[in-house]
Amino acid sequence: MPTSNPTTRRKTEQRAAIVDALRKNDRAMTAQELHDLLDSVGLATVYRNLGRLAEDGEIDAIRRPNGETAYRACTAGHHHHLICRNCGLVVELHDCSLDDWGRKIADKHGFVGVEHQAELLGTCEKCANRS
Amino acid sequence: MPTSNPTTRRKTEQRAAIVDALRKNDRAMTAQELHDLLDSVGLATVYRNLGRLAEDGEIDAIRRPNGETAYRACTAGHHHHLICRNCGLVVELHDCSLDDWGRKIADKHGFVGVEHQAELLGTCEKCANRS
DNA sequence: GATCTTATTGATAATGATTCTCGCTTTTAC
DNA sequence: GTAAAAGCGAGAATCATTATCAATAAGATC
Repeated sequence: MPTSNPTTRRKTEQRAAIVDALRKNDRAMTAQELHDLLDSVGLATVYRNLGRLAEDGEIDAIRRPNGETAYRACTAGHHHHLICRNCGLVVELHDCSLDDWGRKIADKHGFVGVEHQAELLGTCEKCANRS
Repeated sequence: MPTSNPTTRRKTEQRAAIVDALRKNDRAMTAQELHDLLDSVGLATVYRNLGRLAEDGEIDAIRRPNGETAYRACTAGHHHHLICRNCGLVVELHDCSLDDWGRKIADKHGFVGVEHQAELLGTCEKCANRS
């Protein structure tokens, strides 16, 4: 029997709690933040589940400039993020016009299998008014 | 606290060696790689100088998916990178048409001071042929 | 429901990249 | 030349993340 089972995934309270916490939030959260919030869930478990959820495409990983990785429960499909650099609010951008740009440039330089990665960083309305 | 340091920058052999090594390379290099290459320069010094050079805009920092930061001596001005995910070759892209896209979206969502960050990741011609 | 297999958990150690510390060495100004 | 301060280097310290491993619990089977 093919032991190469596509890695079965069991349902656990911990993972449910993590996904739930992410769903309730408009911001992206780090493993530490989630662990602080759900102190019944071990830190290693938070990291493990975030990694798997991201791998399964159920959540998105967002790299912050300082190096830490935050995660967010996004809707499916290709999209980019508009992130408030002050409060961390994330807006999903589903109208992506970068594929053309990427493909054209890839062809010009002989690259294949090109994918693009892009993010917009700014200050949201609320934060701009507050200062 | 902001990391900006308006102090004077002195000329040193070590920094010159670092810049020189970067100039001679088409790829982006990590602090470790530079330290291995220039074993007369201490690791901390490599990090210090890379940080400052990037801050001063003399080199570009490129974040790899695995979390490490690589640096490259780029030409001046706003540009993006087309990176070979196999050999690390970097092509500078100076024709950026993303400003419009960013501004439009920022306006729509009430964001101000928006800047974009984008990279193309693919396989270069040489690497594609080799496999 | 009892039992077995094994994914999952969690406390902690380990890792890897980067930054800090601090005494010593150069640059640069005078 | 001299002296103040930027810069250096070796190693300690930090920070986010990953690995270890015994104990636990999910899902299948009887």
